[in-house]
Amino acid sequence: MASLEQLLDQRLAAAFSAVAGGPADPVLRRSQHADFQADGALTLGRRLGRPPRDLAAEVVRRARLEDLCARVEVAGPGFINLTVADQALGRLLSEVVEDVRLGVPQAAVRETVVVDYSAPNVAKEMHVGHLRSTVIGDAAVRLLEWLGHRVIRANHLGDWGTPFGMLIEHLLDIGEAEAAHELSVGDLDSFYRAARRKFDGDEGFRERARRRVVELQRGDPTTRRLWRLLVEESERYFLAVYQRLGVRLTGDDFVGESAYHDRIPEVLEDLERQGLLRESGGARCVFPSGFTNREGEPLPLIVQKADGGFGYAATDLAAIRHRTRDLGATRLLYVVGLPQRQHLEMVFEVAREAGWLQPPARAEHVGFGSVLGPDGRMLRSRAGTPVKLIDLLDEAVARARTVVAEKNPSLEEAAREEVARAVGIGAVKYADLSTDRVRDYVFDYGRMLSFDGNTAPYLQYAHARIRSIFRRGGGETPEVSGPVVVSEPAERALAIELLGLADVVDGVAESLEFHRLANYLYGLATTFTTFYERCPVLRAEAGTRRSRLALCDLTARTLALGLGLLGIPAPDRM
RNA sequence: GCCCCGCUAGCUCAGUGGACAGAGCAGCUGCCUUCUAAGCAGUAGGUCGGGGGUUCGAAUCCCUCGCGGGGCACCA
Repeated sequence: MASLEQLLDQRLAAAFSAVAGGPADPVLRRSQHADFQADGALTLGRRLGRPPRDLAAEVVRRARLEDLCARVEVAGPGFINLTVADQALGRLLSEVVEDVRLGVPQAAVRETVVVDYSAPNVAKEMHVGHLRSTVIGDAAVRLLEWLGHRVIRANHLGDWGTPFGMLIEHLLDIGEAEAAHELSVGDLDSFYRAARRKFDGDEGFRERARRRVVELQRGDPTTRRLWRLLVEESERYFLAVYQRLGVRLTGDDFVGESAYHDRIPEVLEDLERQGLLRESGGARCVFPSGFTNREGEPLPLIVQKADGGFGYAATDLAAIRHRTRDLGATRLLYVVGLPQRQHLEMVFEVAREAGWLQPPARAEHVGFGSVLGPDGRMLRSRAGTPVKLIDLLDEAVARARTVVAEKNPSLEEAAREEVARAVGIGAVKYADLSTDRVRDYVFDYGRMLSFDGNTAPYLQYAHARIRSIFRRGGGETPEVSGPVVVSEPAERALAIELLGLADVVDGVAESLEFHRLANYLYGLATTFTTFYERCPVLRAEAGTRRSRLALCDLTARTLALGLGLLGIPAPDRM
C-alpha cells in the first residue's frame, strides 16, 4: 500500500520527468500554505534555463492528480500547492483503519541486522551511559523487527581482559559466597572499587592479579570457574535492570568479548595473508587509510599488543568478521557513545580493507551524546560518582507514582503501580529518544514527567483519553468500521497526520533518528486534541459518529504502535 | 597541532536549499451546567554564535573565527 505522500510524489515525478525530459525530483513536502507543496520547479528552472513558474504550470497541466487533489495551484516563484481531496483522504484512511500494520508496509528487502548495544562491564555498575545505548538499541531492535528484518541482538558484554585478574583475586579474598552476594544484589561498584584499591596499593596483590590473568587466558579450570561465577552473577543483575527498564534483551543476547577470543587467531591470519599487518613499536597493527595521529603520521589500529595480548580492536574486528561471514548480516549497528567515533571508524575501515565488510553489508555508528545533570555537566551523584542506572529508574517510578496518585486517586492500588511504572520508565526513555541523539541532553525528572509538552506522559495520556471514549457507556464497543468521511478542517488535519506514519517510520528505519518518530507522535497527539476540541464524536449523528470514532481508534492505535516501537508502554487507563 | 560533535526565543528543544524560522515550559489574555481542562485558543518573545562566500533563494551547503564538549598507539 503506497502512502498518500508516495502517491503524490509518484504522480508528480511522472509529470516533472515529462517536462524536464529526464528524471526530476518533485521535492514534495508538507506545507503551511496547502496540504503539500512541490518545490521541484524552482531547481528545475535553473537546470533548464526556463522560468520556474512556467515549468510549474506545465507540470500542473500534465500531472494526473484528479483522484487525489481537490486543488493544485502554482504560487509565488513556482511553488505547486496541493490540496488533497476529502474523498481521497477518506478512501485512504478507510484502508489504513482496516490494516493491522496501519499502512506501514514490511521492508521490501529483508535484511539481517546486528544491533550491538547496552554492553555493560562485568562487576561494574550500569550507569547513564548504558541507559542511552540500551534504550536507543532497544528502539532500533523493535523498529527493525517490526519492519520484518531479521534482528540479532548483541550485548557486547565486557567480560574479558586484564581487570579480571584483580577481580578474581579479590573474589578469592572475600570468599565466593560473599562475592556472589555482593554482585547479585547489585553492589557491583563497591566490589570493583575494593579490587581496584588493593590493586593500586598492594604490590603482592598486583602480582597475584597478573598471574591470574595469565591463568585465565591459559584456560586454567579453577580460574575459568571463578571467572564464570563473576560473569554469571553480573549477568543476573543486568537482567534485573533490563526487566525494570522493559527492554527486549535476554540472557541469550549476552555475547561477551570472550566469545570472540577464539576467533582472533583467524583474524590475524587473514590480515597477515592480505599483507595488512605491520609491526610497530613491538605491536602488530593495521594502518587504515585516512587516519593520522598528533604528529600527522599514520595512525595504527593495534590488533596485537607488544606484550602479546589482544585489545578491543582485535575483538571488534573478530566480531565484524563473524557477523558478516557467519551470521550473514548486511547491516551492523553500533549503539555506542560518540567518543568512540574514531575507534569505530578505524575498525570499519580495516574491515573494509580486509574484505569483511563489502556492499551491501555496511556498518553504522549509531552514536549518542552525554546525559547531563541540571548544572549542564555530566550527570553525577552528589558524591561525584556516576549515578547508578537502577537508582535513576527507581526514582523516576517513585515520582511517577506520586504524580499518578495525585492526578487520578480513583485508580486502584495495583493499577496505579502498573501505570506508575509505565509512566516513570516511559518518561526516562522518551526523554532520551525525543531529542537528536548526537546531542547531549539534560536529565530532568520534572520536565520528563510533565504532562505538558513533548513528553511520554502527555502521549500516554492522549492515548488513554481516546481509549476512555470507547469505554464510556458501560462497556459499549462503538462500531468503528465502515467508510471514513472527512470534511472539517480539524478532521482533515488529523487525517493527513495519520496518513504520514509510514513515511516517518521508513525514514527512521534508515536514519535511526528516533526523535523524528517522537516528534511525529507529539504532532499527532496535538492535532488530535484540536480535532477532539472542535469535532463532537459521541454526540455526532450516526454516520459522522462512526467515522469519527474510526479516526479516534486509528489515532489511539497509531500512538500505541509508535510508543511501542520506542519501547514505551501505552496503558489504556491512567 | 589535527580530527569529530554541538551553538536556534529567558529555559528545554524541533526545523537534512525554499514562502512571514516553529513547539513546550516560564509570562500575559481568554475558555470548564454541553464526549476531552493531565486540555484548548490567542498574545508576546529571535543579530538562527560572529564574519565572509556559493545560490533566484541559506538556520540548512562552503570557508574562516569564537565558545563549549570529546577524541588522537598498546583501557574499552
